[in-house]
Amino acid sequence: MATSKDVARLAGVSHTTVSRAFRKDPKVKPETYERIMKISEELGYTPNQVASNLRSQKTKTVGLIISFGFNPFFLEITHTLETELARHGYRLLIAFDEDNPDRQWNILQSLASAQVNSIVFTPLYRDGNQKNRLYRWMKNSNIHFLQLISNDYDDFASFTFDDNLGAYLGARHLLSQGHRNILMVGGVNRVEGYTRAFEEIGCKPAFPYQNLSSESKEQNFRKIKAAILRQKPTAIFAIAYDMNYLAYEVLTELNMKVPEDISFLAFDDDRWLQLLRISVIGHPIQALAGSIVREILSYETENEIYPSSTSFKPFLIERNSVLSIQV
Amino acid sequence: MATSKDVARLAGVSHTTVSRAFRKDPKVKPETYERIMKISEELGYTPNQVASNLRSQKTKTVGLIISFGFNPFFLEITHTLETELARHGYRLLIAFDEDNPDRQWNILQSLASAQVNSIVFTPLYRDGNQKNRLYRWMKNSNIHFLQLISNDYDDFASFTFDDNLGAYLGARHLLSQGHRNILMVGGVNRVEGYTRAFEEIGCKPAFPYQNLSSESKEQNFRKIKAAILRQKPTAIFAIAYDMNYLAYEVLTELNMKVPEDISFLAFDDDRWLQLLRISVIGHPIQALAGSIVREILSYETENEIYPSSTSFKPFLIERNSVLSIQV
DNA sequence: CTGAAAGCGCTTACAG
DNA sequence: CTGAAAGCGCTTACAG
Repeated sequence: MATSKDVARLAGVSHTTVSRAFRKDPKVKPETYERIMKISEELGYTPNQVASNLRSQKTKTVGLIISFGFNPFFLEITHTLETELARHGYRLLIAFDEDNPDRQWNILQSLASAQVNSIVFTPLYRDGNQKNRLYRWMKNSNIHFLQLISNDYDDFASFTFDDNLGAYLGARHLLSQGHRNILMVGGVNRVEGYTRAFEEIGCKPAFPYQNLSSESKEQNFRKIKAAILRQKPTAIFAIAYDMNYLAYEVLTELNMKVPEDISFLAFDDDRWLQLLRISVIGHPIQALAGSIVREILSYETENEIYPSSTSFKPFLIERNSVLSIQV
Repeated sequence: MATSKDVARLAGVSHTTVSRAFRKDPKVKPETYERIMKISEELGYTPNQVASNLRSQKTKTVGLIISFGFNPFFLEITHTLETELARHGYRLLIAFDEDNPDRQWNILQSLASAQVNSIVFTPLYRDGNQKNRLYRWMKNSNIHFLQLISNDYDDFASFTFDDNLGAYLGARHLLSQGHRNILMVGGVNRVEGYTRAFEEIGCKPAFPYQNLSSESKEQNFRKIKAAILRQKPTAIFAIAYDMNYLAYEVLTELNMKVPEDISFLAFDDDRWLQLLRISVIGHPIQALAGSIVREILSYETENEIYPSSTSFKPFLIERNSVLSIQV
């Protein structure tokens, strides 16, 4: 591959000037600039970013760690992030940790040794020790960390959705349509908003919510099925992306039609939910991604960080899966 | 950040030895190795990969360019690719070109200047000139190129699915269930396989297929709708991922139930198709990704390339969306 | 507006 | 088993 010295020799300048030209240094005389560009074109010369990164001590690269690879939400985040970042000359390194703290730890080391500027990720740990170790490591590093869908650490920027608001909006919608016997599936940390909607109209959730976070898919399937048969709810509210599938699968097995036999409200929109006319609590994913990009870019210029936590508000998308019933 | 010299000083060795230790050079005495590792741990030292990359002239990084960002197929490819690559110490740079040749060209330059070892992508161009320019550029570069879902260039490895076989398998299935009046949507380059299935049983496709490649979503929607009303097919065969949505959307609008009112066979499996019990022509995505990884890794050792084209065979997944009807 | 020198943090022969 | 020297291809002061 051609180097800046090759270009310099043919252009009759020093490689310093070639370097300046490619960084669009205004001090380079226009005709010199043109000559350098022409020769570079002919030689197929492109500046070696690796060398540039080493010398300038910045890589213009951000690392993104994806914990839940099968959630289309992350595809959208990745897509938006990369597109926006690319417009500013940044690259995106991507890695999947399979929701495994050890794997995430390895990835973090790897990204650090790659000298990335920023890392966007959802911190994972098994216990307080691991949480502290991660904290000390982040503090000790000079990387800019951004928490995605998590705000475990106060000292680092965080970007989340207000899930309790989502649960509240969903419950309020179902209640307003006359539903009282609602089965909420998933969402341990979203109970507060859910309960609040009931309290507002002076009642209590008819049934305890289903805590389905830590179990296997099969167990969850059986629990949901049993709950439907036992409680005979008039509506199901899935409050997590995976729960959409699971709840829908149970309904299919029980041969229950939405919304004729039961109403259904989902969480996190996608194209099939749209086609199936299923109402959903949606999230402003683009806005969140945009906010992350701005934080990354502003860190570049400011360099002093005042960690902020940004929470985006979900919204209700009404379609045809929730029936209005007699109270 | 600590450097190898810091570690060397505290360990009482040269930075050369530190470098050797981290590359697990067996020549380093075990006790020296342990001392170096212990001190590195304390200092939080990790070798600077940027410097290492510059000196060793290899980056252990592969670039993946995604053209159709909204197709979940690419999420799966990305996921598998990254996971396998990471096990061998490789990193993944990802970029989206939005199916735009100019954007792809810029991304290629950017990946080249980042000195990636390999680039996995679907070559894009508007005309023969652009195709030739891309060819010359690839030939002139020392990057290892791998064509994804495309075999436009004979000189570079290609990884594709046998789409004509997919079309054949789908058509044969529908024919075997007694369907003759089939509406095929999408898939210009898949007509051969489709037609072959008809010829095998001595008939011709009842209606010309719908060529829907280049038009807008709205136009396609109208065309499919009109075709259904006009031809009154007993089955729809979507032969492209996007066409699944579009066809399903039309059926919803026409209030036609699958499979009672019309049979439906889709292309490219996903979780919702599974839940909706829709039969589909599936693709061995994992196998393709695995094959790409092996090609990348073997290039590392061999360095001489004999470009190969690998074609994976689709398969039929029977579910409940195709009705058996009287002939 | 341009150039010579130093150096980013490693790895690679070479020597012992 | 270990070290001193050179160099990967740039950018960054410094000098003019």
